[in-house]
Amino acid sequence: MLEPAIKKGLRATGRRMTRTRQAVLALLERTHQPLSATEIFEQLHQEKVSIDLVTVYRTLHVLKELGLVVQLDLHQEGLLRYELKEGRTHHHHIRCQVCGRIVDLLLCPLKKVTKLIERQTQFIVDEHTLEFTGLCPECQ
Amino acid sequence: MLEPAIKKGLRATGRRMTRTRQAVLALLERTHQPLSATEIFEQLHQEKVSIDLVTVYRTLHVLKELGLVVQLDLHQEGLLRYELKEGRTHHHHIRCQVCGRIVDLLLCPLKKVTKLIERQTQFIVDEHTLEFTGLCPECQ
DNA sequence: TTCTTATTGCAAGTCTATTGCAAATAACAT
DNA sequence: ATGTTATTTGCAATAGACTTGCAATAAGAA
Ligand SMILES: [Mn+2]
Ligand SMILES: [Mn+2]
Ligand SMILES: [Zn+2]
Ligand SMILES: [Zn+2]
Repeated sequence: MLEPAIKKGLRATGRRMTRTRQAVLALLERTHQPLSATEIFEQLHQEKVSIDLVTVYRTLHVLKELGLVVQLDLHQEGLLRYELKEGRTHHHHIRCQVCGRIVDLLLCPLKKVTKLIERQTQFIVDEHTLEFTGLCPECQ
Repeated sequence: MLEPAIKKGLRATGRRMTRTRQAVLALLERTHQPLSATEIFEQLHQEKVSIDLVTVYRTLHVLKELGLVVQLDLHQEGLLRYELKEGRTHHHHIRCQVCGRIVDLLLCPLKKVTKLIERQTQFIVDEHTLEFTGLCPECQ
């Protein structure tokens, strides 16, 4: 239950905890896959929660601003996914090309590479994205 | 001038070398940045080359099928970019958040990591994407 | 030049995501 | 409780990347 902490974050920025925001958060909390706006919309609908797709988008936008979710832009999907930060640290993902399952990779091998790139390019590196696609054990 | 080789590839699949395909290829050849369909369309228009945006999309699709271009799906851009394979080997990119400049990173640090992931997840890894964003020397 | 077939341009459509605005509702003061 | 105000919501419209259907055009072979 991370609701109290979130409520605080909302209030601190003049925002309100609403039933729709609660519904989105609760779904993200109980789902162990990064979800897209459409998936959230459809899942909540199945659960008879009345919410508009636009509201899902706006809720995710707010949660991102508050730093409560991470936005994932997985390779070649053409949509954005979101997962709760809650507990998890920076990590990356692998997605099955057949069934679409997304699995956390609990590693980031890019610390040293980032330093190297900064030296070589003179860029100041801010973010990176790293994702893998392939075949999951069941789809091989 | 890679035109002869490309013409061969086109012919081998029952396709034709047309003035629009030549124009797109020539632009990709002389531009040292990955280009989006819209950018190609606008640049060619400025050069008084008559071409429809749809044709640009279709041309890029063909070039990708023939393995002549790489399609890049850079983080948070919401569009696809293309660069000629010609000469270049597998590599990654860094993009400046301010001016949008994209620079080649002539490295790929992921061979060992891929093996590790395959062992840990039981996936068969097929592809990966890796990109960096930051501030280029001029925009710092 | 003629013929066949791939290619093109135009219009329309798809899909994800965003924006304007009036109605609904949460938070707060009375 | 009741009213006041500001935020949030739903609906409709819109934006932007990309795709598809189809008739007109043009490439390449004969
Ligand atoms: Mn994750
Ligand atoms: Mn490149
Ligand atoms: Zn990382
Ligand atoms: Zn690589």
